[in-house]
Amino acid sequence: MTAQLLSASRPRERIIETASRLFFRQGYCATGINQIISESGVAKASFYAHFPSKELLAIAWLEQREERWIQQLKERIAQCPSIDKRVAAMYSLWGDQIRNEGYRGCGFINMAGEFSNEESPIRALVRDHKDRVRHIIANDVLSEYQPRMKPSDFDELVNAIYSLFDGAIIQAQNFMQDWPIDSALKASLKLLSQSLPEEG
Amino acid sequence: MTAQLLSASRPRERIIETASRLFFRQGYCATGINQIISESGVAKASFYAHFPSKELLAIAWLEQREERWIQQLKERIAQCPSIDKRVAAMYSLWGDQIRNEGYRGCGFINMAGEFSNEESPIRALVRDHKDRVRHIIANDVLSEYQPRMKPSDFDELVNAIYSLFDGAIIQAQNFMQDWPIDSALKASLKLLSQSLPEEG
DNA sequence: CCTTGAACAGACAGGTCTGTCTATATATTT
DNA sequence: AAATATATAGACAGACCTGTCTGTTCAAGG
Repeated sequence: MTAQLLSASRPRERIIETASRLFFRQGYCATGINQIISESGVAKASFYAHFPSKELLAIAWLEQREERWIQQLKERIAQCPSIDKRVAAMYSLWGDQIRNEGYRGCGFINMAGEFSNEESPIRALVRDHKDRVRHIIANDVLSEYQPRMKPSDFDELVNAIYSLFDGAIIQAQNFMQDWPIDSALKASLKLLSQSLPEEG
Repeated sequence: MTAQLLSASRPRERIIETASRLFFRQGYCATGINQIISESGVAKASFYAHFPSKELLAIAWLEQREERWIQQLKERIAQCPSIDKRVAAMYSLWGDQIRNEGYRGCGFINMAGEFSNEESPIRALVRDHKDRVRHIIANDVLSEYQPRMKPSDFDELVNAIYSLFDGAIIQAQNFMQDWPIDSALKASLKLLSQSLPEEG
């Protein structure tokens, strides 16, 4: 049983692992506290001892997901010598993830959709995440193009690649297929190839 | 009062108008039947006489939204003589819409996020919608490029522009700003400009 | 041995949800 | 005028939700 496997770790970890799976697969609203505690094999009192509310659990989950995802992304691109390879690595990371996770798309975007109040801490967290990814694209993936381009052109290039990336995630989720990822990668490389005035 | 204004039309229309506003602004789960009937000034029995369930109301709403959106898109692009202008019209339609509707993104994508079951009729509706938009891009917006390009290249171009489009919507929603739309339009035109072997 | 802390089980309160039902009013048609 | 269709108001059932509370078990440390 799942509970058997999970019982090795401590309650707080079991709760987050279960919540991660359920929030991501079913959505936040559709997942109740009762299901979380029953599937993580934890008493209700223990749950509320660790997380004062369902929303704070969601925040803890997103923070953990954020940390792990950013770390994986940085690891993968750090091993790539060229811009093209780093862009490809970014897409392949996402391709691997979406296949493993059953084409459920981006956990942050999905959560943002369920929290319509833009002042909500969840929404702030999602904005921070997306900003951080954008900065990684600009500073770690495309960095060496920055001094060789007009600043506004560089910004547009970053925006374009980032929109392609998010759009591909949405469409892969929608159609439950991989081709949007591949297409977006190809388009990104095409945009890159015509971004420098002197072609090298 | 809103109910005053709405009372001009018949109950079924009042219900759909209200549901459209509430589902879109608050989300499907977060909107209850009781709020819908009270804000549309309709008795509960009347509601269930017109719509057997909440989900069927959502489907009726999405179908109406689909029809109106596709019609608007076709109208706008029909008036444009060149490819570039048609692509720009597509983005400007969305820009107008997102500003009017308060940066709540795409109603279809948002709904798909709340229905995790891929077999759900809602999910099927969203897939159909996205497919239809993709066909319009291929057959009405970029049509005259089709015979002048290698079929696989043409497909990739359509995919790329479509991913840019969806990504821009997501990011405009996330940041509640317009610049992702502008950036995606610029990138789309850039991709177009290098898609023909002989440049005209 | 005994105390303390952390986990357990599960009843409970108070609220919300969807959907059904009864009963009344109004408007149109025959 | 009578009959029929369609609207109204709102109580109600039954399920589910979050979060609180009581009480039990168990293991580690003084």
